[in-house]
Amino acid sequence: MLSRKTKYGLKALTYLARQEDTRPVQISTISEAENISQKFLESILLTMRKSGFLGSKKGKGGGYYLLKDAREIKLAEVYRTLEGPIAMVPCVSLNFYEKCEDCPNEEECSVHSLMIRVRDNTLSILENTYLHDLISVKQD
Amino acid sequence: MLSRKTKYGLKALTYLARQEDTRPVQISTISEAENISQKFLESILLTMRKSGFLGSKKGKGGGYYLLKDAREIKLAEVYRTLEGPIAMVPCVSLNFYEKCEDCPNEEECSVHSLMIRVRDNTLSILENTYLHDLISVKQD
DNA sequence: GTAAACTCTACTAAATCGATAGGATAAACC
DNA sequence: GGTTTATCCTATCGATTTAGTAGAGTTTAC
Repeated sequence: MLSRKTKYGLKALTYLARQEDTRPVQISTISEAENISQKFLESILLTMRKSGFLGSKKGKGGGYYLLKDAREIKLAEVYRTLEGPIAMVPCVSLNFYEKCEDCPNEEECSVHSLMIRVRDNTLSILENTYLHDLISVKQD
Repeated sequence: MLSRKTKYGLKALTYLARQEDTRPVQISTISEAENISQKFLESILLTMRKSGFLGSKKGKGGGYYLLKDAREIKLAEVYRTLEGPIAMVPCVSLNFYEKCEDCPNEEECSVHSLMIRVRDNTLSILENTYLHDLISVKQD
C-alpha cells in the first residue's frame, strides 16, 4: 500500500512541475487544488525540502518551488524519501537492507527470490520514470 | 511491505509443496522448520484452509495438506487471500477497487497511471508464478 | 511593525500488526 | 469409551504506524 504521504507528495510535486514559471507556490494553494489537508501537506513539503527536491521562501510571496527540472527528478528517489524501501521485504532491499530473523539462509528462502523479481520490476519503472512523465497524464 | 502473515503463509505452502507425499503435516512441524510462531501460523493456515488452498485433518496423525497440485496454485491468489490487494492504491485495484476521496477525476490523477503500471508489472509476475516455482530456489 | 508565509515540536485518535491465551471440537487408538 | 492428539475458534493485547492537529516560532515583504 502506498501511504497518503507519498501519494500527496507526488501530487504536490506534479502540481509544482505543471507551473509555467518557478515562482514559489503556497502550501494553501496546493492543498486546496489537490484536496489535501494543509497541515499534513506542510510536513510532507518540509520533508521534501530537507531532501533537496524543493526550495522554499518564507514571508509574503513565499512558498515552495522545484529545485531541479522535472526531467531530472527520478520517482525512485522521491519514493524512497517519502515511502521508504521499494522492496517488499527488507532482505531484498538495496538501500534499506536488513536480514530476516526467521531465515537461516536467504538463498534457500522461497520468498526471497520471488520478492527480488517483484522489486526489480517495480524498480525498473521507478528508476526510469521522472516527475516530468507524470505531468501530462491524459495521453496515457 | 509484505506482512509477516503473507511471508509465513508462502513459506508454509512451500514447505507443504516440498513434501513427497500428501500426508497431513502438523502445524508444529512447519512452525519449527520455518521458525514461525506456532499460534500465529495456526491462524494463517486456518485462513488458507477456508480459502480453499489447504485441507486439514484433526486428531492424531492430523495436520494440513495441499488440496491442489503446486503447479495449479497461483501466487496472485495466495497473495490476495493473505495480503489483500496487489495494487498499491485502491483506485487501481482490480479486485478491491475503491474510489479515492481526494481525486475528482481519476483520469487526471498523476499517481493513478503510474500505479497502474506498477500494478501491471507486479501482476504479471504473480499471475504467472505458481507455488511449484518456489520449491526449487537454488537454481534461480 | 504588521501581515504573510514557512518551520518546528509535540501530541493524538484510530487502525493495523504480530502475536498470545484458552477453551471447544473432532479423530485416532487402546 | 476414555485418553491423547491435533485442529478450530474467539477474544484479547501491546507495539507500531498512519494521518493527521495544535500552536507557537521564525523569516520576509511591504
